[in-house]
Amino acid sequence: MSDTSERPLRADAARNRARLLDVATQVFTTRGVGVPTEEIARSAGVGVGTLFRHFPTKEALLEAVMVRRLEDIAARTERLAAGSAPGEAFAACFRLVVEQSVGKNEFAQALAAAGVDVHASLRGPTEQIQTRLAGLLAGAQRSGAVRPDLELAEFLALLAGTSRALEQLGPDPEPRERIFQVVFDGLRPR
Amino acid sequence: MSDTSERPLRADAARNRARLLDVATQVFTTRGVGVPTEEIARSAGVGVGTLFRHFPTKEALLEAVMVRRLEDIAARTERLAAGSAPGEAFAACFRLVVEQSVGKNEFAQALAAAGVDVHASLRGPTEQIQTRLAGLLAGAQRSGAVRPDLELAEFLALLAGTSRALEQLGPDPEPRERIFQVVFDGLRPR
Amino acid sequence: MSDTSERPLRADAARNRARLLDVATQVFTTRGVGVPTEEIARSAGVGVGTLFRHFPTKEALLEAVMVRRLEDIAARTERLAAGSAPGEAFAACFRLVVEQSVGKNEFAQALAAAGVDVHASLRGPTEQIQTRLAGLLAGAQRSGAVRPDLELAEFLALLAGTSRALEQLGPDPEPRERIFQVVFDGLRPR
Amino acid sequence: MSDTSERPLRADAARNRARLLDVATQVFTTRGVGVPTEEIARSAGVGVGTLFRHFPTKEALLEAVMVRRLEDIAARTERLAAGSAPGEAFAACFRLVVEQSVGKNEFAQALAAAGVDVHASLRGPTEQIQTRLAGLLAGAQRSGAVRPDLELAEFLALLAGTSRALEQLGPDPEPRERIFQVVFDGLRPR
DNA sequence: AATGAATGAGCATTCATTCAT
DNA sequence: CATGAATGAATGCTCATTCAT
Repeated sequence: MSDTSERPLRADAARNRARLLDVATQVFTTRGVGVPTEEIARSAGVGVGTLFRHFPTKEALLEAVMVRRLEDIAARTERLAAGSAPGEAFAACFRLVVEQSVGKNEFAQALAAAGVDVHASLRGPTEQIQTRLAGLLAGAQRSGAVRPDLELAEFLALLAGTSRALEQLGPDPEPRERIFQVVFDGLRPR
Repeated sequence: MSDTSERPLRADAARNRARLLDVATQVFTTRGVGVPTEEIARSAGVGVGTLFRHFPTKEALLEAVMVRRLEDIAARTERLAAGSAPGEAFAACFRLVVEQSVGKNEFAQALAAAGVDVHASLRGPTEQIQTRLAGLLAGAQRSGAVRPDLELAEFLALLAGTSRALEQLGPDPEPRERIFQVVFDGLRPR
Repeated sequence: MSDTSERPLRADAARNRARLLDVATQVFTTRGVGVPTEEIARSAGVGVGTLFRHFPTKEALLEAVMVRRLEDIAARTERLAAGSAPGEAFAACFRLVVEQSVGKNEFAQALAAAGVDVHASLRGPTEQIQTRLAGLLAGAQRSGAVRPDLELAEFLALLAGTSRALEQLGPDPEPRERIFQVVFDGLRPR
Repeated sequence: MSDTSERPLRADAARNRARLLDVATQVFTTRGVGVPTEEIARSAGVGVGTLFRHFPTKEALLEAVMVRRLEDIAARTERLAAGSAPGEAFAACFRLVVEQSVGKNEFAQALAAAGVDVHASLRGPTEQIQTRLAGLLAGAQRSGAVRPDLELAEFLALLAGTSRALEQLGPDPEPRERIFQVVFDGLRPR
């Protein structure tokens, strides 16, 4: 679903591309988008030239990282949304998106700063996810699990905010869980 | 460690410093911390040399912007905390901190990325604010306005998260208000 | 006449700018436009940053070199054209332009390759020279010194061609002179 | 040292080599020698590897293009020189060489810039042509069609210069013809 | 003190050439 | 033999910081 109709890519080339994406994801997430391309290439065990062959621009690499992430989230939410009661599906997807979104904000900013309709390639997966989330929200509201006055935009803002809150907390699960408690309690109809 | 004993600063120097801080705050908040120092200086109507006389490092400028913001928040929360019932004071300060924190996250990251004990000069105001917030939280919990199991760290994370959520929303007050509703509802004891 | 209404430029800055132009002229003419900016800067005794402060682009440096050359030619042809009989003025300017044009062709190509209306800043001096040359040609034709059927464009092409011919010859004056003889003889009315 | 004893080259290999030469000639002539090898290979419908198998260096490709051109000119001048009066043969070859030399100058420069005895493989055809041209010149001078004081080097320079002049003119034949008129008139004995 | 010119390490990107498939 | 992925030195340009004016 990622490469739209391009020749299959040789085995080693595909491996390099994947390694670059992995390394870039890791590095960008933990150390920010300012990390030099050269270092990413070296960490992936390839030369800069290889990086730029696969991703003609640093921005393109950023985009690819984001796309992969979004596609992953889309696929997972689909699975989650399938077999559960509306309220539980809603909660499960909320958790999933929040956990997967950590560190994602800076990417978006960097991409947006780069210029025009940066979302060109992101629009697809983004809309897919938003559509699914809209469905989940509506279902949860119909079933009485979530306050009916909440709009989609607010729901998305809460996802981003919750993700941000968790970013600040350490890995200790108890405080993280309490954040979820607060948000979920607040989402219930009064 | 930086500003302990300094002579009063000539009138125009003080004016320049203030203008630089104003411009930097504005520019960093709206366009990110990547804006060149030269441009900030020009926007403030001074040469780069002057900027670097006042702030020996770009990082120092960032820090100063943060400090001023934090001190402002500290002063305002003090006023707010003074004459209100615990629950209301808590809510008012929550709103205040959240609104004032918009755009602040990127600063913190940039500072943290710069290296070691970045918080050197930030520690003071930060602790002051945290102390006050800790007091507000305890008061609100004692008065039964806020769930008693919430720790300070979680409270602070919620502040950051709520701020992030608002950043994503436009200036329209209604959605923003709904975010506050959700969070405040979630904060109430069950 | 070169810098349209910019502040006077500090003494040392002006010196650096001049040195950069001198070095660039020399280097581009003798070794081609492919010479790295870094080397030009070093040869001029400044850092790259300084080069790029004065000329925001390598292309801009090329342009500036060309402009200076053209302005020089324009000024000299003006002087030459002033006090001579039409035929002699024509010949003198022909020689001047040809001698000064050596190595200029590659510049023009490089500039043209860089994109759109590269001649932006070159148009002025170029037109000035062409106007003067047009006047000289017309005068020489009226006075019977030059065949009347020659168009301006052909005259200019002959200038370029003669320059190219001389480029190929060594510094020995006799062969160079013979080229001029051939061209001047060919220019006479039959 | 490069092309002395080689086996006949398989049919498709020969075809590839020819296509590469054709494409390179076209591309270098119209867009300059800066065009990437990869693009030339792609335009010829082969991979870069194939290009470098046939021409171990970009410079070698340039050289081969030049050689083919020179050999072509040599063959044609031979035919022209065969059956004509000295004066006409001279003029015909002059025109031929000039027309075929358009765009060739940049090649020569690029090759010269590359370093040492660049002419290694060019020397053969070049000398062949020069010998023929020397013969033509001498014949034309003996027959009284061309001024007797013109040296071979000057003649060659005039060829290059005339070519350059035509390069600057458009495809319109009338101005081009006038350039030839001027040069031919200038070449006549006074 | 203020100014802005100078500095140069650092970065994204290109491209001739090599080599595994 | 052909292919095109990989390589990495080289290049144009930026920007925080210093220092002469």
